[in-house]
Amino acid sequence: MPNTRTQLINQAIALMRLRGYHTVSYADLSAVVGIKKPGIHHYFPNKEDLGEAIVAVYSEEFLQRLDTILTEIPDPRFQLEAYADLYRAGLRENRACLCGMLASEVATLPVRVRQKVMLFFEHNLTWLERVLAVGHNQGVFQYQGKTQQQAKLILSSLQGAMFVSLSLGNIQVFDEALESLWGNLGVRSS
Amino acid sequence: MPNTRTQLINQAIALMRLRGYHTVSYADLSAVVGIKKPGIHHYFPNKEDLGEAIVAVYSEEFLQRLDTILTEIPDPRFQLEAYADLYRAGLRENRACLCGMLASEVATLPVRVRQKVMLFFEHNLTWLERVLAVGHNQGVFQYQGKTQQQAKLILSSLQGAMFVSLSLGNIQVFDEALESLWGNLGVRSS
DNA sequence: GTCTATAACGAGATAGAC
DNA sequence: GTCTATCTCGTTATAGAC
Repeated sequence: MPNTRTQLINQAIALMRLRGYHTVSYADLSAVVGIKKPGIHHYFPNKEDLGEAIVAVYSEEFLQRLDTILTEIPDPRFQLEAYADLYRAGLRENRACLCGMLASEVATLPVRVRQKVMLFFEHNLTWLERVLAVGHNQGVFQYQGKTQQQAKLILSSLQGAMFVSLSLGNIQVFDEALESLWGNLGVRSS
Repeated sequence: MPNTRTQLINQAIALMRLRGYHTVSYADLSAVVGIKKPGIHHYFPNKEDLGEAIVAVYSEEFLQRLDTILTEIPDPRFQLEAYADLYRAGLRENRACLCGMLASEVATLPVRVRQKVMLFFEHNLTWLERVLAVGHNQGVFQYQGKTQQQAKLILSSLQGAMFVSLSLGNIQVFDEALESLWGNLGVRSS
């Protein structure tokens, strides 16, 4: 039985992955959590506090899953596919990556929220570079050029495929873009 | 000297490429065009009408540039780079592709606006497929797998690199992701 | 910790004069 | 075609009772 604060954070994450930061209101959150609007301010004095908290929680959970992938999956190729599955899982219920969603609102985002989104992307890039470097050494990835740039391409492709797929209302678009991405890296699809 | 309607459309495009659909208001538009809020309703009875009009105009201009690329640039590799430059030009002043921006708001977008965004993406995919097919026949692109999937990857990569780059506040991220994209296609950078 | 009541503001939109 | 005046609603946020 989660406490109110946890419920608020989890429901805010779920809603904002669907609709973004500005189009989710205290009234929306109030309705799904079962607490009146002003009650939310007890936990998060203003919306920036709420935004900061949910990006922190979302990032922590996401990065934890990246750790788990590294320890449970030995092959770098399958590590990348497991990474992509994190995006795909949300996509099945029409949910974007929270930070991808907020990234598109970056110009209107409160500073502390924006900073946390940047951190999320930087951690993702670091993780991807690590996986790519190992796979490249093993010869399972056949890209030329710098590993750091490949990491940026993978992050960008996933984020972009997510939005194109969501807006066309067809998850197959996501899958097809990824198939090419892996193919171009020299990964044979499983 | 453009008329009021044209000014409204152009300024709305400029603003929404920065901040998105919902966070641009009639008051914002009123301020930059120099007309009072209610005057806007004379040209666009409601916001959906405005949104529909600006996506139509933006798409038309964008697709016209794609035509120009085909007629003025013979090499498919440079055609792709010219395509990427359309995104990059906006990025230099922190502006996203209008339809990429609206795609991230797809869940909260009025229907007619959403439909026009979908059309934009479909036309982009068709154009990319055409360029890829020609280049593949000429042997200047060395991907394996289906051309349609490569087109989806390119569109996704550009849209995603745009948002990652914007949110990190560093256009170099965009350039680096693209360098990998072209490299993986077997394109030698110029 | 959660409520009622309410403030203060900005949004999209309408009526009607000029 | 553009204005003033106004409306209604939704937004974040606060005060203060319980």
